[in-house]
This record gives sequence, C-alpha cells and structure tokens, in this order.
Amino acid sequence: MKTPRDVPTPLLESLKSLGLTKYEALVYIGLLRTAGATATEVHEISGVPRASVYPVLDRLVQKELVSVSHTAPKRFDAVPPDQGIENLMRRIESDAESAREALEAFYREKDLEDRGDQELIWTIYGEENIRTRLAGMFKSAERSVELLATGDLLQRSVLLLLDPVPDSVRVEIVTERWSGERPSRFHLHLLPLAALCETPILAEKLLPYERSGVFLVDDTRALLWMEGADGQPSALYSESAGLARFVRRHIATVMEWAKAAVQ
Amino acid sequence: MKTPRDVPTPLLESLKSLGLTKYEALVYIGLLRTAGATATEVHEISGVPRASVYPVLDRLVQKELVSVSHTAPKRFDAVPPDQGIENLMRRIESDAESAREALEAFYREKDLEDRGDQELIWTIYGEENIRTRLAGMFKSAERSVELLATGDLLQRSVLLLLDPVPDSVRVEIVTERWSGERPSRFHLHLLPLAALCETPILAEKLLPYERSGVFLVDDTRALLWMEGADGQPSALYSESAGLARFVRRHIATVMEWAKAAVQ
DNA sequence: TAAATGTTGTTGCTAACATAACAACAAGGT
DNA sequence: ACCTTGTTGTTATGTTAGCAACAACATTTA
Repeated sequence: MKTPRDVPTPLLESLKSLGLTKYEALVYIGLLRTAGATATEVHEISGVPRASVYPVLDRLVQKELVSVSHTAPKRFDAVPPDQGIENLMRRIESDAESAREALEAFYREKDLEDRGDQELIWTIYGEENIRTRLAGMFKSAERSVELLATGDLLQRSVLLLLDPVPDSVRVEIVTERWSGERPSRFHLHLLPLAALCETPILAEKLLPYERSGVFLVDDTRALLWMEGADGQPSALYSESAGLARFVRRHIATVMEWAKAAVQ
Repeated sequence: MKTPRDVPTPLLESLKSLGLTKYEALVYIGLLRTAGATATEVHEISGVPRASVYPVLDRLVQKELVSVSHTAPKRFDAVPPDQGIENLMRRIESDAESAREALEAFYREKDLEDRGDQELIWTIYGEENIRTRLAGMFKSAERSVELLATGDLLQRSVLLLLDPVPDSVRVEIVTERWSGERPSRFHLHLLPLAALCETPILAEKLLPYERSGVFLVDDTRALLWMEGADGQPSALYSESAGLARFVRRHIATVMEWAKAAVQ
C-alpha cells in the first residue's frame, strides 16, 4: 500500500480554481497513481475519510474525471490528466463564452454620457489592461501623440500599439535608449546619457530603470505607466485638463533639456 | 437611479465557475451598466449591501475587472466584458497548465501492472472520453477490428479514429446506412433496410435510431457505445474474455443475417 | 445639522470537511 | 450450525470556513 504522500498545496489551489474541491483534487491525484482502485483503496491512498470518498467519487464521475467498473465492489480509474483537464476546461470555457455574451448585452446599454469622466483619475492594474487603454488612446488620436518612456517599455510593449495612429498625427517620442533603426514616421528625441549622468538625481527621478513612461494624446488624455515595488505594472489614466497640462509641460521640459544637452 | 433589475441565474453560475462570488458577479454586472459609479451607487445598482461593497470591489480590482479613480469619494468603472473575461481566463488557464504538468508527473509513476484490468468492465462518460478510449483501442490493434454501429455515429464520430489502424489489420464495418463512397480500405457490410423492416422488433433492438454501437479489437477488447435517455453518451469498456466472446458472436450473427437477407 | 463615505464587528447560512456508527455481506475458524 | 473478523456501502452528526446580510461607528462634506 502506498503512502498518502502529501500533495503540494499550489497544485490543490490550481485544481480548486478549475472547480474542484480539496477532496476531489486529492482523490483524483490518488487515482492517477493507481489502476482500478476500490473505494477503500482510494481512501487509503488519498487520505480522504472513507465515508467522504463515495460522494466525492460520484462528483468526479459526473465531471468526467474518473470512470467506474461494474464489478462488486466497484473499482475506479482516473482519466489521464491531459484529457481530464481538457474536460474541465471545456466546461469553463463554455461558461466563459455564455457569460461573455450575456455581459456584452448589459455593456451595450451603458450610458455613454461620459459624465464626470473628464475630471477623474483612474488607476488601471495589469499590463494587458493598460495596453488596451493605450491602444484606445492612440486609435482615437486626432492631432498629437507624445511619449516619454524608458526604451525597454517603449520597444517591447508600446511600439506596436502605435500602428493605428493616422499619418496626419504628429508623434513625438522621447526616450533614453533606442536599439535598431530610427523609425521615419515618428519624431524621435534621444536623451543623451551623458547629460543624465551629470545630474544623477534627475536620472533617478525622470527615467528610473524600471519600466515606466508618460503618454499624452491630443493634449487632453494622459496615461502614466508605473511599476509597483512588487513588479506589477499599474497606470493612471485621466482626461483631466489639469493633469494633461502638467504632463504636457513635463514632456516639453525634458525635450528642452535634451536639446540643450546636445549643444 | 437604475433599478437593481434581477440578473439571470445562469449568468451568475457561469461567473461563479470563473471564480467570482455572487456579490462579485452582481457588482461587476452593475458596473458594466454605469460609468464611474461611487461605492454607494454600486450598492444601489447591484443590490449588494453597502458595507459588503467595499471588500467586494477590492477583490474585483485585484482580479483586474474594475479600475478605481483617485478622487474622493472613489469612483469605480468596469473593464469591458470582453477583456474582463479574458483576464479571468488567463489566470485559470495558467492554473490549468501548471496543474497539468504536476499531474502528469504523478501519472507517470502509475503502476502499469494492469492488474485485474482484464476481467473488469468499465463505464466511461462523455463523448470525448469514449473517443479517446476508442482511439487507443484502434491504435493498439494487431489483428482485427470490428465495428457494428449506427451510420450516424460511425461517420460522424468514429471513422476518423480508424486512421491509425495498420493496413495489415482486417477492419469489418457493419451498419445500416452509408452515405458517400464506400471506403476501399475496410470491409463494409450494409444491413438491408428491407430485412430490418420486416422484423421491426429486431430493428428496434439491434440498431435503435439513437447513436449507439459495438466495437471489438483483436477479439479481446470490446467497447459498447450507448446513449442514455438524457442524450448523454456513455460506454462500457472491457477486456473480459467472456464479454469479448459475446460481442464477437453478436457481430458475427448480425453479419450472417445481412448476408442471408441479401440473397 | 444632515447626509454620505468608509470601516468594523456580529450574526446567519451554506457547502465542504471530518468522524462515528450502522446494516449487509462474505470469508474463515471453532 | 455458530461466532468471529473484515470489508462494503450508507446514514447521521458535528465541525469548520467563506460568503452573505445587517447594525453600528467614526469621519468627512455640504
């Protein structure tokens, strides 16, 4: 008889988020390591109380994770993990799809009055969310786009989003580093590293070597990309006239410095 | 102010299986229909008690489903459902992937002694699971493969699985209907419908018009594909010598009838 | 003062967890 | 036969944890 060998907690958590309970996870894992076990063997292997094993096995069969034999006593076998997880994901994805449709219906009713939006400052968490917001800003650009960001962030996460910007819009890019050829479509301003080193305080404050940046569209919509101490990216977005003016001035100042330092 | 308008229960269930609680779902849905709501507005729109709204919103921000403004009082906005669901699914899929890897590790330790397997009869639920089992049977075929199934089931779910069967293996197919050209690789036996109609009892019992079938490989491994009254497919699988012999005889008998009826 | 915001603590509820005990049945030994 | 011994499947019962629901409080804003 095998020992109940303790199961790593993160695995249990992962299985929980796939819709299994702790017992279901333990029993399934136990069954994966044996072939055709009886209920009592399942109990011994998984460490789950024998009385609880029966309802748990019922649920697992229902979820298409184990199969039952027709002998007496019944014997149980686990579906290979590959396919078992696919079975679970199929349900979840179908739920996700139907939820998405229902939610879109609600979403379309949304008041588009865009009420106080102009004066609010929003925080956005997660790189994905920030990138979508940025993409939306760029797509709606009508007059100008200005970027001030670390080269890493720019070329890895932002540059591709600039494609939808119409040719008529002037795009100014300020950064401290640029690898590869300089794009002809945009006005690129390189911050001379020498100048930065002379005033290390500024270097630290303006372009810290974590991924960060400031983005301004049409002088009205601004986004500040920051990276929390934990490395999780977050951002501020606003259509506030005050913040827009502040950002505008900030970028302009840095560009002036850059120009002055070159001379 | 909008009415709390009741939310369809299935939607709540779907969102629960994506890892949201009831309150989280209600608040998110409520936020989808407004722009920049305060905590109390969220309470009014969603019907969630005002005191509970705060922790719930915290969790939703954590899950990247809503963004917060930096005003006082705070205002909240929902990310579009499209992207919100994608955010949820990203987490789940990453969990699924790590779980799959960990489970495969356990699975590989499995005793392959294949102990009593030979005399057991297993039930398999779910079309996907049945098809994988069938595929496994076909792939391991060394001498013979025999199929007796309704044409619908055969051509829609089974035929593709026959590809891996080596050419040296004799494949006998018995069915009541075949659309399209007859495959040259297999020995196809068509049950004359006329003969079936003359003995309606047999027609009912042998080939009921639900999807069902009998499969035998190497005269040793048999699978019975049935369809429950609820339309959910299930199957019996066995390597029992007794069942295999029974199935062998059953298929042979039907083939004899077919031959006799043609004359 | 009044109204709204944000927070805290208490209580109830439900699903899952955990243990104990029971009837039914099959060896196996006296 | 009888009585043990052990296993299977089921039922009842108690416990815990997380969420749901409500009341109360300090704080701000008008």
